[in-house]
Amino acid sequence: MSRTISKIAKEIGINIETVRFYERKGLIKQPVKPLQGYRQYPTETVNRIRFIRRSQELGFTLSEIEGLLSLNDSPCNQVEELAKKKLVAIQTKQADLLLLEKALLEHIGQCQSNEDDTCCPIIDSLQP
Amino acid sequence: MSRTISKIAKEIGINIETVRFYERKGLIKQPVKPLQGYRQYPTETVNRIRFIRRSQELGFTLSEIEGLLSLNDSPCNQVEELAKKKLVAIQTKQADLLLLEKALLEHIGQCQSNEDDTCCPIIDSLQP
DNA sequence: CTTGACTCCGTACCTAGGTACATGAATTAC
DNA sequence: GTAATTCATGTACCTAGGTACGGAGTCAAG
Repeated sequence: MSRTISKIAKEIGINIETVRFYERKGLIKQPVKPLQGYRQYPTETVNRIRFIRRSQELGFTLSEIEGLLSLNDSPCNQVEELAKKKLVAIQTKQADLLLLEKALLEHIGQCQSNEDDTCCPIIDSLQP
Repeated sequence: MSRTISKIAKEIGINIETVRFYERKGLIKQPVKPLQGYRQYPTETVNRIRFIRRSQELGFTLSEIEGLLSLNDSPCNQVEELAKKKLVAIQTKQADLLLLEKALLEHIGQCQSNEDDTCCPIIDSLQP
């Protein structure tokens, strides 16, 4: 017996119930299981779940991630438009993170050279 | 009368209740209000809320944002360590977004040149 | 000085994303 | 072959982040 639900949950570092939850949501498909037996997970599913988790950390919701996953699942010609939209969203996030990084770096720089109470305005970094 | 709660909510494009919610959470401070009167919001609060919203889009939770805001509020010398931690988190996100961007670009490129059903493996882009 | 719109506050309710059982069946360990 | 694990399924519950609502107070226009 190999690759049961608890094995992959441990491997990925998430709860068993979360795997089942993703299955219910349709983010991963229920793996073939020998009639009346336990689920057997292919490596593909493990990678898919890892992708879901990292995407979440990047600020995507599960339904947005569903969109990203569909890019992977469907033939190219059906999803070019969606891919372009996602690209724009991702580039916007990158730009904002860059601004925030810059503000933090300035902050740290000033911290090291100043003895007084002045501060860099982090908030201003993301103003429109 | 100017800058009441509904004015700034509309200005920012969020619900009045959300402003009050942030106040309860301590993310913004209750503005001085003439005893028995309505809240009057300074521009500072508006900027602060805008920062909160954009940070959320970047994938930070409210309590992480609280941390970022404290960088802005406290004197430098108290928060250098925190700033460095945030910096690392932000740089990790940037790197991941870059990988995702690259995968999307490849995907789009392949879409335009291929007639068949082949796909770029988006999922692989974020694998460890 | 009344009427209508806005605000205050407290509390209840809602959605997303999980997490935790309880029950019964399948598997593995001995 | 029987005990101890692990799994399947369904349902209940939980936290974060809001959103809605009811009743009372406030403001400002006519």
